[in-house]
Parts: sequence; C-alpha cells; structure tokens
Amino acid sequence: MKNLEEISEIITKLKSKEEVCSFLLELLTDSEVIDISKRWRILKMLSCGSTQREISSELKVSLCKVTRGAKIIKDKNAIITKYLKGV
Amino acid sequence: MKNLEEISEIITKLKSKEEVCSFLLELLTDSEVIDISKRWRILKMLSCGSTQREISSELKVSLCKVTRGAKIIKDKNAIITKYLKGV
DNA sequence: TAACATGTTTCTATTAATAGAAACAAAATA
DNA sequence: TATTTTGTTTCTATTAATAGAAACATGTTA
Repeated sequence: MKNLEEISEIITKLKSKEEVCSFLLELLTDSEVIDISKRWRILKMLSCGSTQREISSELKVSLCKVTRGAKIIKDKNAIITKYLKGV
Repeated sequence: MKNLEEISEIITKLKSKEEVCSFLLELLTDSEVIDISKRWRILKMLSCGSTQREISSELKVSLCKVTRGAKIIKDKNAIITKYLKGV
C-alpha cells in the first residue's frame, strides 16, 4: 500500500480543496470520477436515512452496489462516517 | 463535479496522511486502489525517465495505458507534475 | 402471528475496460 | 539518409465489472 501512502502524503501538502480536486481529476480516470461521485451520493443518501431501494432507483445503481456502500456506513469507526454528517 | 468538490473539502480537513489514506481506502474499491496505485507507479517511472516500453513490461500494463499516463506528465501546469519530483 | 417493507446475497446476461498485437509517427543516432 | 529506438494510436479478443432479477433474511408493524 506504499503507493497510496505516497499519494496521501502529497494530498496533505495541498493547500486548498480546489488543489485537491484538481489533483484528483488529474490522477483519476473519467469513469473513476463518475463511479466515485456516484458512490459518494450513495453514502450521503444512506447517511440521510434513504432506503436502499430508493437510492437504487433514484441513482440508477443496482441494489447490491448500494449494500456495498452501506457497509462503510455501518463501521462506526470509519472516518467517512464522521464527516458525512456535516455535508 | 459537485460531489468531488465535497470529497476534496473533507480531505483538506484531515490532519495526517494516515487519515487521508484511511479515508481513501474506505471510499475506493479494492480494484480502484490497485489501478490507482499502478497508475502512480507509471507516473513515477515516467518522471524518472524510464521508457514507456520499460514501464509496460516491468509493471505489466499495456503500452496504451502508459501513453495515457504520459499525457498528465506532459502538462507542465499539472499539480501532479510538481510533486512527482519530490517522491 | 401474519403481512409487508427493507436489507443482503447470489446468479447470469450484458456492458465496459483491458491487454496484447500491430501499425504508424516521431525522434535520435550512426 | 538509413536504421533504430521510442511514443502514440487503433483494433480485437479477452477479462472484469455491472445491472437487473430473483431469492432469502431481517426487521417492523398491524
């Protein structure tokens, strides 16, 4: 996982969210950006209490994909879980 | 691109590279982590002057994939380009 | 308890991503 | 200039990811 650590280290050195966003857009492929964005919406809707079937039909993703996202939310120690509230 | 901006904003709030790394591991799928890590190695080897064919055979990726990575490097304004030197 | 809504998993056909090969372009070198 | 190396693009067969459906599990409510 050394590569991801290096990437993480660079990200921490970036000053603004605009720089982080630019960095991610450079590093990620278009389809990855689309996938990750959709996953983010899934996590937010789960966090807001939407049912998995609502999310599935609204975001047009399969149920199994939503369930996968739900596993992150269930981990109370997950960093994402803490920050989802504030968005 | 609003979702990626939100993600970027949260990332800027994280204190350490360890937290950023954990956040990314939560958000990304296993195959995305593998792909991105490999892409990172491609960028580093390009930055060090390796030829595309060397990179292709050493990392076992197709040439067209390396060429795609090379396009990032060629953009002198890219944020990634600046930081690749220091790694 | 029965009926219903929701979460989760598994399966398969479909779609998207990729490798590998090949061809061509561009650059370097002799 | 001719030759070689390297970069880039295109093509197709193969592989991996996904949706959608279905089935089952787990609540939840009347």
